[in-house]
Amino acid sequence: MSDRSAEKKQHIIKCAREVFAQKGFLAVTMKDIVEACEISRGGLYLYYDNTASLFLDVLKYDEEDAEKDSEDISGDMTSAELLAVFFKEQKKLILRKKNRLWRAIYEYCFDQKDAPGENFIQKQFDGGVRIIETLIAGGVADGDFVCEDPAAKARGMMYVLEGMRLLSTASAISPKEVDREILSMMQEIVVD
Amino acid sequence: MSDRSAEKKQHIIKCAREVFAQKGFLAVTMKDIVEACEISRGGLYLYYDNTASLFLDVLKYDEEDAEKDSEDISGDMTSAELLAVFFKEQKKLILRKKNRLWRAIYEYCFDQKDAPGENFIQKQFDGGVRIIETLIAGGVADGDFVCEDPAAKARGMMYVLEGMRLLSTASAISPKEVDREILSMMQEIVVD
Amino acid sequence: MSDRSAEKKQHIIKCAREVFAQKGFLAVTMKDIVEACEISRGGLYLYYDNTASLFLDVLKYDEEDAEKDSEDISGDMTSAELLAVFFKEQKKLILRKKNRLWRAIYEYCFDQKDAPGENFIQKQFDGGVRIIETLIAGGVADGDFVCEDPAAKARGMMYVLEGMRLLSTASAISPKEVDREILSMMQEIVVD
Amino acid sequence: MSDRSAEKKQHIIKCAREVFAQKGFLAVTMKDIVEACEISRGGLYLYYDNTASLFLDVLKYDEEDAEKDSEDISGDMTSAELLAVFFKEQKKLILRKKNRLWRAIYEYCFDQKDAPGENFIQKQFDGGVRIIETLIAGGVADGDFVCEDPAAKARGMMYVLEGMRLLSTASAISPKEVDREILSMMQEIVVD
DNA sequence: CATGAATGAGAGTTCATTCAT
DNA sequence: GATGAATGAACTCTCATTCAT
Repeated sequence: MSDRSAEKKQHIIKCAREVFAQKGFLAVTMKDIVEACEISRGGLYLYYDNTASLFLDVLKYDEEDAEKDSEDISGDMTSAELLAVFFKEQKKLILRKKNRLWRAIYEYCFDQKDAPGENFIQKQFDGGVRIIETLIAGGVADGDFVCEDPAAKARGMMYVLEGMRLLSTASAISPKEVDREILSMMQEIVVD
Repeated sequence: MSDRSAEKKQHIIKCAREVFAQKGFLAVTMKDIVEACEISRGGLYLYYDNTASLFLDVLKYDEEDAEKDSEDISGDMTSAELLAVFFKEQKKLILRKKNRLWRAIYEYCFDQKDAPGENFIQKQFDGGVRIIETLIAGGVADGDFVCEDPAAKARGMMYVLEGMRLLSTASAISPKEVDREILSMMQEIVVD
Repeated sequence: MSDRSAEKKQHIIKCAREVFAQKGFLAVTMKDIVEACEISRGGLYLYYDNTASLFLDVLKYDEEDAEKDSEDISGDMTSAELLAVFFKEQKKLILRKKNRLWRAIYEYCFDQKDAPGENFIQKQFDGGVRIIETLIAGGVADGDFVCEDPAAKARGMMYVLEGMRLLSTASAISPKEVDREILSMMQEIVVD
Repeated sequence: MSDRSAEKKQHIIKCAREVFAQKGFLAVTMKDIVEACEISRGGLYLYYDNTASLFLDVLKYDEEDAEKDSEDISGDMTSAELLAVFFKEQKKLILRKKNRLWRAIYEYCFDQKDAPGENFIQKQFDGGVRIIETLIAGGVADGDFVCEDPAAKARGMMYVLEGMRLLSTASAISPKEVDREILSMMQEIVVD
């Protein structure tokens, strides 16, 4: 792919992201994308055959962004501190109103459920579990946390986060509510 | 509405339910319903103007069914036993593969988010919280449970259940996994 | 036809008149009529098979009404006075905004142009010509009017009236404008 | 708009004109147009959203045509001669059987009566009045005509023409009849 | 007679997708 | 590569008309 091509793709992805954030996945048509990108109808088809393949690229581009954001996390924090940071980040994602893709992601996954081990939500969930598990284990080693089964605990926590994310997407949830749940989860493992 | 009319409505609701269970909410067209019910194109419009109003009736009919099912719960069980029954029921709902409406419900709520305090998912969530809270409080009174803040606990549990429901809808979840989470939630409140 | 039947027909005609006055002829559906009459769908078909046959009856009923109205004209007026009354009546019909059927009549006649010598507009026109012609002739005999060819004059006057009626139906016309034309027509024949 | 596009539009307008001439305005469907143009269903919507906007273009195209036709009028004729030519032209328009748009124009204007000062019939009428008025005034100056109030006379004449046009559209009118009226109008102003 | 549920034809409209330029 | 006109399939919705009750 030439540079020009890659640039154009970036442009499409960026505009399409807005559309998906606004309308979810299922209701978005190729026409919507074309209009948002201000490119030609045929032009879009040179890069993407359907909304699904485009949406996958939107997700990829979003992940890259997220990684860049989280790079500044590193440093010399303790596991306990890192877990707090992780929760704070999740809280932000859960409460974000504008430009969030959750609705689209849900709709996409419902639609592509049969896909081969490539389920985005599952991956996201597993990734979260792994991070939390590692941090809890680290905290236990540091003497900050007490937890018999970090893996099980991590799963439970991720379910809570997913539940809140869903409620936020389908209805609404207050920052206070999220804080309460996070606090409650922390208290369950932290050494008094 | 005459008996005849009500019967027909029941028929439409029943057939439509299948369609929604299979295709979700957004992808379902009036044509799909017409074909599933084997009625005429115009005939459906006699009863429902759009998929949304029909879907609302499907949900209502589903709730009535659920109430009938849960009537046989009553009896002389303790709160602790009742909570176990509640979780078992939830497990069944979470794991059900066929004929479940979750996907459709999610898609419907995403689409109608602005609706006036009539959010189905929120109502479902609040209802669950109320039940759990009551049962925990009862269990505490019976000396079966220990819990400082039953309301907060109930919310946390419902988030876990919602999280599992979502994972099950968008990806998959094993009975063992559900059992583990339920067991873990019970252990947190049960007196050793 | 039984009395009851005739009564019902009257009811349908009366309601249908409103509909035609408001929507013209072509845009009116059998459904519109049914709703306006608050009778059953099938019920209407017992009396009228289509909007055209119903409209014909509306016109007939309207004519009967008009005749009743004009009965009180009689008396001991001169032809010149009667012509003035006729013009005044026409003026009222031309300027009437509510409940007038002109639009519907035009649309109906356009649609049924091929009909066999039953053209409503033509009949109306011819009727008007006959009246004016008679009155002019009478006026000439009385020495009030001067006119070489009353028939030709009458036709010319009816064209003016038709032209004003059309303008009023398709656009708008002011009472002053109508007065001016009527005055001008009178002056052409009146003895100075 | 590209040349190609303009050409296609011309083609649509031309075919649509036939349809409107034949069926009037209200009874014409987008489907009728599609079939007459032999283009695709969606293709028509690329150019026109509804029959009304298309009809407006048909009228515009017709006016342009009319202007071309009347260009050869110019020259060194007297006002009196020009008025005769104008009446002859009107006679032709009134008597034309095929491809005339009057019915469609009437139906369109009835339907769009509320439109903002853009009434086609009114404009047509006012235009005619202006022409006649100018020509009468010119004729008076030349000593060919006698007329105290050319403006009033012009209005009266246009009403006669409109009346004849309506009769011709809704019923029928003979060339002799039109000639008689025109002659009669001329005699009223011509110097003996 | 009267009802109104039911049917099915047909109009309107939108889009995914193709293809000549 | 890029464009955007063109196509045709699919869906929504409305009504005239029928018919069992």
